[in-house]
Amino acid sequence: MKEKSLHIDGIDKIILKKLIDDARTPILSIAREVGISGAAIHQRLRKLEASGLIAGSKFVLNPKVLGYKTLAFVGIFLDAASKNSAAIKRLKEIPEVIESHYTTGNYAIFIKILCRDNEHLMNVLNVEIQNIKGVARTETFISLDQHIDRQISL
Amino acid sequence: MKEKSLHIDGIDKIILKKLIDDARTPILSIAREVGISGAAIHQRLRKLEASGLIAGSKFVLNPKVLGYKTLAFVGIFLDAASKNSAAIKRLKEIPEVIESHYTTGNYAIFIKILCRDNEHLMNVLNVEIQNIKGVARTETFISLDQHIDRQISL
DNA sequence: GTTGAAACACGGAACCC
DNA sequence: GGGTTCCGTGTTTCAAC
Repeated sequence: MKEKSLHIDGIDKIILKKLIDDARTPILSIAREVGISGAAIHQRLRKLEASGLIAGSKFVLNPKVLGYKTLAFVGIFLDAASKNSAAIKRLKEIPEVIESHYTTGNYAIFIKILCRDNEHLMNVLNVEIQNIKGVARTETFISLDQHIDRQISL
Repeated sequence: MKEKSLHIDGIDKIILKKLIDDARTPILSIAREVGISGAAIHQRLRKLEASGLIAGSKFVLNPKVLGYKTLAFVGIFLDAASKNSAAIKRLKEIPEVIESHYTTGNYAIFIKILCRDNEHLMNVLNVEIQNIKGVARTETFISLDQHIDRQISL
């Protein structure tokens, strides 16, 4: 299969920037801004989707409104690397775990975890995470403040 | 000011789950699924937005299509905590930095960084990050594989 | 790139229970 | 309060040009 070459021009960038900021931005408002028809914007979007660049569109929830105010990163040491896939399977069942990576460096697995408060975090760490077979120990970094949260720049 | 109590019932959950999955899901398709009118869905959405639960909606880009294939976490040690805000200001100017946190634990600042490849990552670390005033040293964890990436569960 | 038409989204008003 | 319908304007989506 031949790959489609992906040429993103200035109009595509404007379209994407608007939609990255707000996925429900009216296509026609973008059309008026760049001076082409709404249908043309739509065709460009379909091309960008077909290229795989647009992975999807999501509503973003504010966890604080639901009482989830503690964000933390946890590095997990495994006592045997072979326990990796079993541990990941268990991590998927813990709803507080919102990211999980297999990483180079000190840790075998590195996760991002969202809890109501420090007590909830402690409970998830001591009861859920530490009891996963193969988990030797963990190191936790609580995010006191997040200053940057963005996507790849165009 | 009295806070609005936030009661999320089953219908709200269905609406949110659909829109978290795809922010451009037609309201009427959700309406048909849950068996109420489109106007009612719309009213519920306005209420959820007013509560602050819905932080926004975003298009999600696939960095790999743009050639960005190396995701890493970097823990930053500062030689004086007072250099914190100046360092963060500089980090915001580095487009490869997509998340930045002020954390408890070993590091002063903890960032997530997205680069084209390992060479690009090395360049950003050695040229951009290490030259920020106050940065003593860094520890890098490259994500070899990401298994979980989701939002808070409802 | 364009137009045009059908389906859909949004917002207000009136109404029911 | 939350739900319904009806309606007008603007938007999305599609095929055809």
